[in-house]
Amino acid sequence: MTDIDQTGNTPRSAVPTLRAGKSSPTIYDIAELAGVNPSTVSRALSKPGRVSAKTAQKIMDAAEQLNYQVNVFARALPTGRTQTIGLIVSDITNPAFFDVIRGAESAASARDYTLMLAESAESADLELTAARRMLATVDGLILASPRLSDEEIASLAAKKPVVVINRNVDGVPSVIADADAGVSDAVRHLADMGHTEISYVAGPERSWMSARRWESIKARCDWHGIMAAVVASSQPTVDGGRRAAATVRAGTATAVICYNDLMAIGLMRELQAAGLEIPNDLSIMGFDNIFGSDFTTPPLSTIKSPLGELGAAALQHVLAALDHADAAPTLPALPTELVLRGSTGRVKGS
Amino acid sequence: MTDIDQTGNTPRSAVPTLRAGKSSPTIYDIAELAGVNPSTVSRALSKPGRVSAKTAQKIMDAAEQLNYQVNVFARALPTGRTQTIGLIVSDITNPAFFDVIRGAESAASARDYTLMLAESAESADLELTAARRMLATVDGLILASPRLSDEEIASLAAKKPVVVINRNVDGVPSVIADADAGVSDAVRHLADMGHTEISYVAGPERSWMSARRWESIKARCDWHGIMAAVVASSQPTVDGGRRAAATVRAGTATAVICYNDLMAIGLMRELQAAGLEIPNDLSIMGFDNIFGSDFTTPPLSTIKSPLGELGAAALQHVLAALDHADAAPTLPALPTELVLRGSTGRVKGS
DNA sequence: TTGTAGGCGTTATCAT
DNA sequence: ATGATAACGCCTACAA
Repeated sequence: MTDIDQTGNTPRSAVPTLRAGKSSPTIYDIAELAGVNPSTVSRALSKPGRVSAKTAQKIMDAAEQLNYQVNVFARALPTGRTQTIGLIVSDITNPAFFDVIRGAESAASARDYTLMLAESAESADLELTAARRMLATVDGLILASPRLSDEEIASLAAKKPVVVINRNVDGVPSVIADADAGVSDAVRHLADMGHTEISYVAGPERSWMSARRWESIKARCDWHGIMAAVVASSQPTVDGGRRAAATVRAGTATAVICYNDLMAIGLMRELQAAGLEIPNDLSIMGFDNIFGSDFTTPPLSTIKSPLGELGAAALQHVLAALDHADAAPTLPALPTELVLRGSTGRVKGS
Repeated sequence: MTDIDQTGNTPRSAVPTLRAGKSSPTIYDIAELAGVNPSTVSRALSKPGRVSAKTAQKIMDAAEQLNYQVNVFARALPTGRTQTIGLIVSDITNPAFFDVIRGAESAASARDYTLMLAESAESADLELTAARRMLATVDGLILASPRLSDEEIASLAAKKPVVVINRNVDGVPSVIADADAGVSDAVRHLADMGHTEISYVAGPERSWMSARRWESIKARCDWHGIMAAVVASSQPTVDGGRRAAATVRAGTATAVICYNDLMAIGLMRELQAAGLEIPNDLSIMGFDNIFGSDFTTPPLSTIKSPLGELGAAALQHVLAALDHADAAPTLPALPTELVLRGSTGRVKGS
């Protein structure tokens, strides 16, 4: 009935008895070597404590000896579990995701999970494809700044635990960076420097976070009696920032906050190329504090996001949802923080 | 004999008959709906052409209707294949890997494979762990600038197709960036600018590529009658570059080439902070042409690596090895290319 | 071309 | 505490 070959009596190498032809040892091999039933081996390996200490030891030894490794597919078949969490970022080229990835990855490793990464290159279609494909092999999914629609996200979340980073989707748990904290300091700083009119270079239209940041800025500016306007943009990239330069120059604002550092850098460089002096002619500020944001001249002032923490928190939440179906509903918003460098300064002639 | 429940007569929803309790449709459901045998469904789905066009159509329709999705675990169990390729990078924080990742990912997508990404944070131990874990679930593996020993890599390669990027390991296929092409132009440029003594800030000791780059530089310098020396370093990071500043200042070289852009940037910034003028007091050049290397002031001159192509080529080679066991042995070396920007210039007083 | 039957390695449900 | 046995969903000789 079992599928163990009857060749066991003539081991030919130093390796303990192994079924003919097969390469990897299975729990059957262990069972044979330890003189117990395969199901006992399974128990010993997966649920410690459900087997007597003595036989457990025998089994462990045998496993060790055979250099046994579980077959994750065979395990996944009955259980559906793979010890793997997926993470989809909208643009792997954006350094902001570095720390998110790192945070998630180390949180995963700490719990013996593997992180599976995919990117969607800022395309909602690709993102959906990647998400679907991942959902099939993964225990849970993290969507970082997704470009998907709320409905699409909800439908994914209906199948397996999903948590969203930096976006709010009804019924789906999310971890978000609290813009208010940093924005508050940022706008106060700008006010102190004499600015009375600022503009916000927005991110992608579908970006929840961009809207959120604008709200926060607008509210703060109102409070300080500063005029604030938003200028639309194309892509949340260096190039997108460059392209916003013309519009920004056309306006009368003396300070501009960009949706993210990438755009801020692009904007700054384009403006400088056109002869403007930063921050003398214009103050520029970004969001995130990405790698390279201090490479520029002047170095970029920015509102720093707790990227690594976001990634780690997201992963932990997925794991929590996996453990207790009753997921802790509310996640704490992680605070942003103003990082003052050289790209913001006193308004000209004040 | 089949495990189809006998409840099929009372479908209760709009969804076509589905076995009670079960969530995902299987080939059995499709078989029932299409009025054929499950094995026929399996064939129709996995090997087109082995089934009559008519029944194939019926099966496809049924699959569509049921919104069928293969269970990758069930498929992987008999076949061992997962349609997944692993990629391990030594440091996800290094923008040089961006394009490698992108290149590999798009090459994978093009062939309907999924890319699984892991990083080792510059640790050989973590890298080995990640590699082992991945090898269990992946059809093939790509190691980008691995920190592993040759033996470790060879042992991994013994189990599944492995290709290495930017490193040469005996018996393991690799794709490498040909330093010579760019170095040749770079050294000539430096010679033209009057430099007669340059130094090379090396990368990690275990780095094959660092040694390779140094060889290439040394050879080229000899040719031009330029003195060349290597200065050891700690980490191939911005910080590592910073720490090399003292040694560099102590020397007499008028130009320095760093193992990579990260180090070049760190070195440059540290030197500038100490009052040096780049390139007037010292010319600096990096390798790779990473994101942000043009953000600095002056923008960094560098020897650009074909990162995306490396990633894509590596992936294609893994796939090729999977297809025909007789892997094409020799991979073309992809050429590097000099990118001249502002950090290199005429030697002082010449 | 299509159906039959057994196996892939584990877990889970029974008994014992 | 341990053993027997049936899933899990798919693939693949082999037979028809």
